[in-house]
Amino acid sequence: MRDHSNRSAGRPTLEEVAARAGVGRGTVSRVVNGSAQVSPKARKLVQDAIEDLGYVPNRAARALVTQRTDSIALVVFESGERFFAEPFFGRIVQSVSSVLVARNLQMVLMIAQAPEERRQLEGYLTRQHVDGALLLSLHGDDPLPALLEERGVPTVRVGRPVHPEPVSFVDADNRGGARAAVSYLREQGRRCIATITGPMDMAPGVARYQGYRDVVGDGPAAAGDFGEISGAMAMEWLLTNYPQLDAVFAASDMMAAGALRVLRRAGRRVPEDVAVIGFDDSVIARHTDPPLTSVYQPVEQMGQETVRLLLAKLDGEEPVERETVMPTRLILRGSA
Amino acid sequence: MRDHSNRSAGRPTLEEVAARAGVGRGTVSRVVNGSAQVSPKARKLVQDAIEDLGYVPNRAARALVTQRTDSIALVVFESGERFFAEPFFGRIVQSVSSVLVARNLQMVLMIAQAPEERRQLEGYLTRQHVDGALLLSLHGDDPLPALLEERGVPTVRVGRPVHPEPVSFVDADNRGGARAAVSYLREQGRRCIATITGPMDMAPGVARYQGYRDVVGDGPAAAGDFGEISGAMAMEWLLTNYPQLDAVFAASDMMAAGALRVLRRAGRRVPEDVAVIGFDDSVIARHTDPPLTSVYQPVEQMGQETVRLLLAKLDGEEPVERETVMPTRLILRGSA
DNA sequence: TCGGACCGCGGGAGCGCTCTCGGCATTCCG
DNA sequence: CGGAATGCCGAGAGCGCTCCCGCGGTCCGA
Repeated sequence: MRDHSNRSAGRPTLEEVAARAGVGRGTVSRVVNGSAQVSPKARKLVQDAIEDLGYVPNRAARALVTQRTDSIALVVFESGERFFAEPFFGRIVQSVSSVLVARNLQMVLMIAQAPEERRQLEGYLTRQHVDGALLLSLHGDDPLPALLEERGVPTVRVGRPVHPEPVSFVDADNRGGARAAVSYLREQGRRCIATITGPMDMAPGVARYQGYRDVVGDGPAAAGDFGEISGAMAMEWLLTNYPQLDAVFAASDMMAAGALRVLRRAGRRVPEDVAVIGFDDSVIARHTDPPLTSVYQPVEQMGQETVRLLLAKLDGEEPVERETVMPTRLILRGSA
Repeated sequence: MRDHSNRSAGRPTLEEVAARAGVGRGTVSRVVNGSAQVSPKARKLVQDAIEDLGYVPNRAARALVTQRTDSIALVVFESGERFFAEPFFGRIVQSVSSVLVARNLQMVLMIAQAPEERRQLEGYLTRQHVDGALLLSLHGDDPLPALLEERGVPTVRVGRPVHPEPVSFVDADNRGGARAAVSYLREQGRRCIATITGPMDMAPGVARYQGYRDVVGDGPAAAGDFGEISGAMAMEWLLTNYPQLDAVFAASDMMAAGALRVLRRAGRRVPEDVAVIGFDDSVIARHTDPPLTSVYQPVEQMGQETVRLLLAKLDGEEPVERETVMPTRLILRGSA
């Protein structure tokens, strides 16, 4: 970008590059797009001209003719509050970003909280605007994935749908992770293991609850919403109704943290009197007192895998829907 | 979007809408863009046709002629680790997003960590691709803001530059916040107040340190990098060299959390023996033991204000550079 | 009654690119 | 040595939109 010896003040066009290199537009286009049908001599000429002029292809013009936008939407259906609080999202965003950057695709982040935003988003998610969409943190039986698929917008979601759906997804083994956590409690000799569940309109909530049930079958359960307050309230309820409990499996670290607070206030020692295990292995797990034993999920790998699935769809045009479930791992700390 | 009675399988074009409404292309364009120069009758006709056909304007075609992309880059210069850990980013992203959505602009999130990503990003940030850029968490004297400004890409940064620069920015009153925290410690009768600083190549690190100096002048200081580990290490060093200290001001909550751990291990009671104050008022501040007194900054307002500044630049074409500093507030909890 | 201002509108031009097709060299084979 | 195959290239067409020019009609003041 040094020699701006062209009439227009703006950036140079392909045509100008061609003129400078003494070749036709087609040849420049071929070079830019890495076609093999160019002689070494012409290629060199063009590359020099591009270098001299500081040419950058115009995305809009390209998109107009190729019908591809080279951008991918990452859609998060989440209230502001949770989006702040959960490192999970940050990590997903980060890992998705790194893969997309490597492929020269731009990541358009869309956060849908309010209903109007949701509506606007639906109008936006078109092949006109994005080549594909990554859906994060869907609630209940959201019709959006189906709608997008119908519109021909390739879609992959993070997290298993509550009810089976013909859309690819990547998920952590929530059920297995919960099972491992609760089994561990049992192996430690805990007799009365309770659970604090997540919201039942979200797949992780359901799956973690099922994992718990796989092991205990009939233990006491209280419902939460993944948030801290709800964890505290659930814990209070559990203590009142099942004072004999000696272990708690919470479906999120936030709820576990809330439970920890209540337990301490009630004079129960953790882990001596009551063992506690959370889920997510988030930062706060390392900052509670005692540090929280928690179920780790490979968030970064999940993010990367999700993008890979989507890109495969875009490239291959293969309408194969796939399900990928990644293993979880119990991280032992002081609370259990 | 029901009647697809046109030849092409794809989405309807402006031309098709015009044909259906029995008007010219120009009129449809005027309606779509909200021009006043349209008779109510024609407008109705066009609106109905748009409705029937499910017409959505083609962004690429529009961009090609208007030379605007209707998208804004949000650039985060941060290693993966910090991006995960700090809710700050999530909150900024969220608040920025909400403003942009309302204006029908798309937010392109770019995370630059690795040097190659950084290089690629520089190539990307052109008027060809984005209308403007929001810069987050810049380190040292990054030349990027100046480069962008020179290229004609309107830019606003979050966080004051280390050295004065002719680029608009929005920042929290880091210095004032630090001053308030340290003054509070002094008012509580603390005699020997130490500080754990952030990295000195980042403006918040410097400003919070200055705020501390404004009050104490000659107190003991140890350097950290905003991360927890560094906080713990700094605390160890301080305890060794200044065992008489009875208060610590840490420039981030993470570092304060690390310090808390070390203090407990050293047998110091908080806040009885040593008072601790952090900065950011992040989630973890509520989960340490004891809960952390911390300096709150209005992150959401900062995000919104930043976008507003940028949009003003875009609209007004006024090359006015502005500095906005938002107030901070001390949130009292158990640790001080 | 007539000229001009003004409003609403249609349609040509052109944004910068890719795709495709045909043409010219060059090479290779029979 | 002729014709076909091959490699490389130039340029026309067209993607869907906005911008702008100019036309016809209406309304008003002279």
